[in-house]
Amino acid sequence: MPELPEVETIARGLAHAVTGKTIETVTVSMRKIAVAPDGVPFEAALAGDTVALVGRRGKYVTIDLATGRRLVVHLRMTGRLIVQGAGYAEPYPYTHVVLAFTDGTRLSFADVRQFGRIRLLAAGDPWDADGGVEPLSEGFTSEAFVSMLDGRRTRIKAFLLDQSRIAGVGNIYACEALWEAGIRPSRPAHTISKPARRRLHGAIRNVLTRSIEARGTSVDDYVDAEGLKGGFQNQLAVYGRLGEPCPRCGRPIVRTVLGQRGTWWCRGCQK
DNA sequence: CTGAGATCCTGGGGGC
DNA sequence: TGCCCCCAGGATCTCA
Repeated sequence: MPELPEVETIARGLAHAVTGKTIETVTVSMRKIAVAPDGVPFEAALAGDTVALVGRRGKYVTIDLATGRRLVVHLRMTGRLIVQGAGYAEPYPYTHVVLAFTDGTRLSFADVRQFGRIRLLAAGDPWDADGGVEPLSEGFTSEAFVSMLDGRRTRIKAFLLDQSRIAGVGNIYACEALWEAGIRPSRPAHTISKPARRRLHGAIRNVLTRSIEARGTSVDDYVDAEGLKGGFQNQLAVYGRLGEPCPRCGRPIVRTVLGQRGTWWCRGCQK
């Protein structure tokens, strides 16, 4: 499932591939995937517009257009954004939306499970107003994170997954950061000591940064904008590693369910 | 505030 | 081998 490092990798690839290009035609083969403001026809509205800037906000890819409008893409679990050059004739499997540029480049949104969305927003739409802090931004300081946990009785892993608190952390990196910090995923957030909170803050930033360097984690469906897998799955300590030895203490990794999500962790060194 | 359950989907894994 | 059943999972909403 694409989380911050995967979305960052995709956005960087897209920025390289389509910035400055002009949309010629748009094809939508599954209506619910492409969302536009009431009364705005998605395909016709985009034709003729130009990609000004590609970026990322949380788990969203953002595509700013020259007219001031913006496309925001959420890939959910199995969504993909794939760039194909003018030479490609074959449509990518499970493609639901295609932006065809005037130079022949195509940007396809594909999604087996159809949970992802590509939304067209009017200029100035405050679409991310309730989004949480970017964990790799200057604003996400150790002290800010320490105080975020004050009084929060929710379990720390559920807190990390709350996109309105911290934007971009999903199941993989929540599990990995908690392991790196040595914190049990079910700990109520407010019971975690200040030093442990600081360790967790560092672990979140560390695991996200290392994964971006590896171009993301491909444990299931994730590929980047060129269709290539990432490399961070080879560095995972606990995620998906049921029964394998903990890299730190050797105890077998366990899987429990927390907040209706699979959770991998080590009973030996996560307290 | 907090958590549980339902919803959306389909490939694929488990069980027989 | 083949088939059926059921589950995973991010965001969002409802309900307790």
